[in-house]
Amino acid sequence: MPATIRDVARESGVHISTVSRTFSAPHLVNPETRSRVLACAEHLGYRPNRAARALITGRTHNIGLIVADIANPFFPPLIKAAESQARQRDYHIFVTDTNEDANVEEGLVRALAKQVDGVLLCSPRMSNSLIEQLSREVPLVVVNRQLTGLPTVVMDVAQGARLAIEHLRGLGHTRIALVAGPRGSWTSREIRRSAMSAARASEADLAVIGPNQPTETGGMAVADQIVRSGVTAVLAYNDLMAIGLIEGLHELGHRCPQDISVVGIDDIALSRLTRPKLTTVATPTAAAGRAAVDMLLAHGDDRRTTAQVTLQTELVIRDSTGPGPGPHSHADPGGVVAAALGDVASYAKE
Amino acid sequence: MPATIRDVARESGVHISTVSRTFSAPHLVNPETRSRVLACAEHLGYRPNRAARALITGRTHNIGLIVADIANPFFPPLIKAAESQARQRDYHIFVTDTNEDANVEEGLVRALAKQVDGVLLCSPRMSNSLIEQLSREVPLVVVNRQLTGLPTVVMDVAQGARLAIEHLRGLGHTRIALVAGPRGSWTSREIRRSAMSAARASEADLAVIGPNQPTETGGMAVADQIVRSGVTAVLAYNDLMAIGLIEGLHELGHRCPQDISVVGIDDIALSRLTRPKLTTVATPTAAAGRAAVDMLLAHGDDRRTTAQVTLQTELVIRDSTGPGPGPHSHADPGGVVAAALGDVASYAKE
DNA sequence: CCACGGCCTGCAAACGTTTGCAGGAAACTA
DNA sequence: TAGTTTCCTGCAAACGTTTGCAGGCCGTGG
Repeated sequence: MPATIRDVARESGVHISTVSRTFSAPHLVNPETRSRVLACAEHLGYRPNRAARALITGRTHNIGLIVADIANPFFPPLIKAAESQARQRDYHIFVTDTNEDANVEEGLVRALAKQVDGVLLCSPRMSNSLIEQLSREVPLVVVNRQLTGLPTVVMDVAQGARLAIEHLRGLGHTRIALVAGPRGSWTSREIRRSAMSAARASEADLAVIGPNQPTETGGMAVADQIVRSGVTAVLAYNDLMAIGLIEGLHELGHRCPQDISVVGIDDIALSRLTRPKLTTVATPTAAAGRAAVDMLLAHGDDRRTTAQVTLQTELVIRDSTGPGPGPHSHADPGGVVAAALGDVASYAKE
Repeated sequence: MPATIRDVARESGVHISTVSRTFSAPHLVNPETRSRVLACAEHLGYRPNRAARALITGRTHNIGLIVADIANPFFPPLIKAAESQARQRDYHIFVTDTNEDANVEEGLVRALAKQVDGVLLCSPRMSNSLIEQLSREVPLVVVNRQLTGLPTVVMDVAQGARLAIEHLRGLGHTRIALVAGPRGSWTSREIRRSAMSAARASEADLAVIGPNQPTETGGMAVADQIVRSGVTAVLAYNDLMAIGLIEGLHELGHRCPQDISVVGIDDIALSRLTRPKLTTVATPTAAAGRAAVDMLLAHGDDRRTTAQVTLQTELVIRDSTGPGPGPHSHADPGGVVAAALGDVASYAKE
């Protein structure tokens, strides 16, 4: 029913190969012929059949985009940016969601592999070795994980975490908790590493709690651990957890920032609209989406291009952080903190 | 490089057509042969080339899903449900985003038309006639708009709005505002129609404000209009706007629900986590996503199937609504309300 | 006037499947 | 045993493009 290249050829009195070239290699055809062909094509409503084209060229002009959880507001800006970048280059994007599950992730990459020209793997939860193995089946660009031998784009969360800790330390907080993210998250490990070294450098105690689900509920769920640990400030894996945590603390009768300071990471749109407005580490998610598409499309067919992009982050100070306790307000026992720190060990063993 | 049907045929000593049938019509091949073929296929890592299959069958096994704004938390549950439903039937989904722009929407449908088997159009902003025209180019299922002659799935927001108004009226509110959604939204019109008739029936005043952007910012932006209008309760087009509005009211010194009650629509995850927890009309978004996929896939090739599905909604009462003013607290002038009501007229003309 | 390029166009072979048709073997019916 | 059905498999023609190759035409230089 839809017009084919043959219809256009017949109508414009040329061979199909000329019609083909009019679209895929315009400089090879006489301008006069070309415009005639274009007119006929327009008139017949002809659009090249992508399946046929894919069959012979081997390129589908589709890109897979796999995210951990499309409902996490961190991702939509990244997705939108990737989509528009791809569309400009006449590519389309398949977005899919793994429900934070490493197994689902693997299955999706495999399923997508044969019908896309490459996959953008965002915030993967699977192991490095599995990622490397999959990268031999389909071109991969990894976002939010550093990985040698593969093209990656990461946010400099280490710097962000350091700035956050220093900010809290500067406000007088010496007992700080880090609410970790999900198991398998490179970003979470990176934040932990950097926050711990920053805490050590500035002589603050850092209790790590986790791993946790990176959602509001996950943040809410650790509220009582936070309270029991006796910390006066918290750095959360992401804004969603920070918001959930503030909510949970509120229900336990602890106010933010008066009783406890909270810093998030990501700077999602919502963080400007909560009460209190969230102090957070802004990550350039849209830029990451664009960069990932560019990198995937850049190395045409020559694999083995392995650029590594790191995007800067920035501390945005709003209302969820305030001054720490006075010098003589010794809150509570090291015992509980030690218990909380026990979680660090169990986390390190993951 | 990747294994083709021919490699499998050679390795298993049968003709390619037998291999083909092993996958696309298993009942036509001897179980013994079949298992041998499957073993070879597995061994070679063979996966049918979808482009080649699409070329001959005319079906891509892809579905387009167009939403107004992927960053609106209303959509992710719908998207997830649609994706998993589609995946079960060996279909994949292209998700795209129109930025609430009717023109972008049209372009996307056209671009998608040739490379998917059908399009799910969620919360369209374009005109009915344009939708009908596009439905002749590609099978369409419309979500969140009633439209005769096309398969549609809608939520019964009319009932939801009525319940919300009655709830507010039951709490003693007589001056109520409706914060409308974006121009072109069927849902918004439906809510307005139903809310107005419910208000009339229960002898309450209803001021309609809008159209507005359906985001937190959009809700925040109408806070001062709400205050000036002197209403004591508000029904918002969606939860996002309700949350933004509560925030905006708070900044103006009006507390919810003590000074003003607010009801949202959608019951997004976030509405359980704000302060106060949001009273809202729950819409079955996941069910809508599943239903839409089913309807698209149901009418195999016979167009002209035009089932219309309506899903029930439900009022969820939480903490953002409270008792209205006492009988002798006559707040303010009808003049301002009239001004606000003036907006109704301008909106009706849209 | 001939030889030689440079443009442009046509020809035909791919690409990896699906599927109607036909044929052969085995299993059933009469 | 012959005829008929059932089950399975092979054959080959599509599907709508792209692209290397070859040839025709025209203009230029010798």
